Amino acid sequence: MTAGPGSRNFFVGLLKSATSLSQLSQTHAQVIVHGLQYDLAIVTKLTHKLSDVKAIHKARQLFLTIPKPDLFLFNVLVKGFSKNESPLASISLYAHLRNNTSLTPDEFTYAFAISGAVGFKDDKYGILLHSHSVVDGLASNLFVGSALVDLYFKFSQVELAQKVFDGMSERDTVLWNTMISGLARNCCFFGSIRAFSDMFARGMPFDSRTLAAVIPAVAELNELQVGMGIHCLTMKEGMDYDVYVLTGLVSLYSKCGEIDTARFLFGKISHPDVVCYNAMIAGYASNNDTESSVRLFKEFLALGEKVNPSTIVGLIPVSYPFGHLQLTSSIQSFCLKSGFLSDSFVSTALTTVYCRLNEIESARQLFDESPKKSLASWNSMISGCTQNGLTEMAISLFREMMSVFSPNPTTITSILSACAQLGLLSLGKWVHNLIESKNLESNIFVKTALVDMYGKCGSIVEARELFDLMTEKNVVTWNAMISGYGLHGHGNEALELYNEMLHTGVAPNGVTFLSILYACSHTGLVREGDNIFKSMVLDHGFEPLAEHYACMVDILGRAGQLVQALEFIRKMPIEPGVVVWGSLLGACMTHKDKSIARVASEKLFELDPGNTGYYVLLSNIYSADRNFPKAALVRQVVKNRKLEKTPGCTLIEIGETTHVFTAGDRSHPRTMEIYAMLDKLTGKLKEGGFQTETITALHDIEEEEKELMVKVHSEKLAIAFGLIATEPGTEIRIIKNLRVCLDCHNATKLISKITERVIVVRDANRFHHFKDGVCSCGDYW
DNA sequence: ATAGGGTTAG
Repeated sequence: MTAGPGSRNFFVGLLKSATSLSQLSQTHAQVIVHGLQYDLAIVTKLTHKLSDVKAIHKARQLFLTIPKPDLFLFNVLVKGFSKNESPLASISLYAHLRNNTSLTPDEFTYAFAISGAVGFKDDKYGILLHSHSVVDGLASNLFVGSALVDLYFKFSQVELAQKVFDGMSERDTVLWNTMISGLARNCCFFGSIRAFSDMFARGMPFDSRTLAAVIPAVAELNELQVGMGIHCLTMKEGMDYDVYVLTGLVSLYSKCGEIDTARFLFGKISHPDVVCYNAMIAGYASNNDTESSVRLFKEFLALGEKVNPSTIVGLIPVSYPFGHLQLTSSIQSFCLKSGFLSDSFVSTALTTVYCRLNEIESARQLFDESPKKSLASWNSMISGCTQNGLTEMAISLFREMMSVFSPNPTTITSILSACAQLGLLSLGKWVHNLIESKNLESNIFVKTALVDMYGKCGSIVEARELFDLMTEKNVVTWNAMISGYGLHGHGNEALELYNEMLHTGVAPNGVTFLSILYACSHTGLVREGDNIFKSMVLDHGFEPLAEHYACMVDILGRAGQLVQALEFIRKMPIEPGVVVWGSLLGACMTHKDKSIARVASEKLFELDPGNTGYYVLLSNIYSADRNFPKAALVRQVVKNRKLEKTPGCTLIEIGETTHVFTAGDRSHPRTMEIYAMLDKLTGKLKEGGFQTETITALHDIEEEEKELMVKVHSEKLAIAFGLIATEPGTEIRIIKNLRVCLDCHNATKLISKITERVIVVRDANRFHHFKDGVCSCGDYW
């Protein structure tokens, strides 16, 4: 047949060039006029084009008019449903084809259906299609394999994706590209780069898509050198004018802080589109150049171009929120007016900034009012709570979320952080099971968070086991393990690990030094701490922050070298702030040094008049020195200024249930038994010659204060409850929100001996393992 | 069947 007017080829040609629904409808009308409405070539082309212009319902209606569609037409509609986010329609059509026709699905059917299955909430349909494709002998086809690899990556099933990839007998550029971008999108940044160099080493031809896929991984790792290598490669291959590659490079250089190079490359793009602008706007914002970011945004608007949600997201000062409350609310009003606020990416970014600005109420309002809550929206609200210490709210949001979404690695990481903060080992273990059942163990964030959680919940051995099993570790992973050892007072293990870390070539950061100094402090390793501090400056060129100085003061102070500590502070090149003086005051309490305490506390009252902790510490110092009038005076100051001290409370988990006790608490259902146990213990303690410090410290203190001190401290109640609620001989673990007091510390030592129990206490500062009358902290805390 | 920018996490 020729292409003359009214012929099949004529209509097919007409359809090919059509770009709008109205053109397609007109042509369709003419097709009917010419009696060609059942011509499969024409119908297939029309179906294809209808789904291209998103008129998927029309495509479906057309399909239904065809009495005997062939496999090609089925495939076109399966693809149409998949591309138009109708996964259910796509898989139903596939099932219909498979079960109710004489046709057999081919590699295209599977490839299209699998790519549609990505749109489901979970991966069960994808797995079903995978197994069917295995049965039909098509799973090792390149098209099907690529679609499967992509599918598993979209569901964070990195290992399954890898398995499919490894099992392929043949690999082409597309399959490699899918692998490289999938790894990058699943935070396997090293893996992504490794796959790229593997591909390169095997002589597999790569294209600009390959580079565009690997660049984000390089950017995420801040691997400037690797990035520059890839940049050279793009020039060598003549791909340095590819807009995708250039955009990726703009983002890469921005993320590595090379904003000038980013700007230069942006200038090289002949016709930058909105995505390029977005990368540059976000680049400025993430380099703390809010002004340029806003300027470029306005420039882009002035061009009459339409911004998209990503433009706004890049503009929102997520990385440098401080001092930009005004800008943030301006952006919010702009979004409200232009309708961007309903975009979940935008509202998520705004929620995050408000959380980082400690404007939790604004964040919560935004979150509650956002019409389409994505998993990321929930994650940003949950992590915002976690980071602001609102851990209970975080956990209740998490429970609420679970009925709508299945948690992803980000959610898991946030919630593990909440568990770590609260010491909720049982919830932490539950999350660990969840991770295993969901196969999310390959994520480095998740594993690091697990190590951190076990360390902070007292299971240091468990933490180490997980740590050792990790094949990929970054600086945060090492930091988590080192600080875990620090919390438990295992300074030597921390030092060993630190050296091992240096050996493996991972560069330490500020947190590493903080963790290792902290570990030295809690183990009384003065000389080692001093060496680390010096090496930090001399070998690693690291500029110590106030926190690092505070740690050194802590080290000297805990070791009783208070004069040296004061001397050290006087020599500091930066202004010693609250943390530094606070450390000194804490040390003065331990060593009962009034005169230096007075120096430190005067500084603190001046710097941070609203904080009660220092008043309490100072008053305790006076009390310990039997200077009750002075102690009362300090407490009076607290009262006059209407400063409230944080009430102490202690938490204990029995099985899955958490019990919280406050001082003198009588609200627990087993109160009678608890107090009876306490009486029994007190009797035995007295027999052992133990004297309560509080009783002797009751002169000259107001009635109200006296009462407070007479009240049984919450940790004793929790321990007594632990003794009656658990099997003899088992370990008791409790968590206190404040630092454990001297009296409770002494009592716990003896209780551990009398009852032959190991008692693990996590206080605000560290872990204490009581066993046989001795505490692991060596009375250093 | 694959690609660039933007949200969430340790």
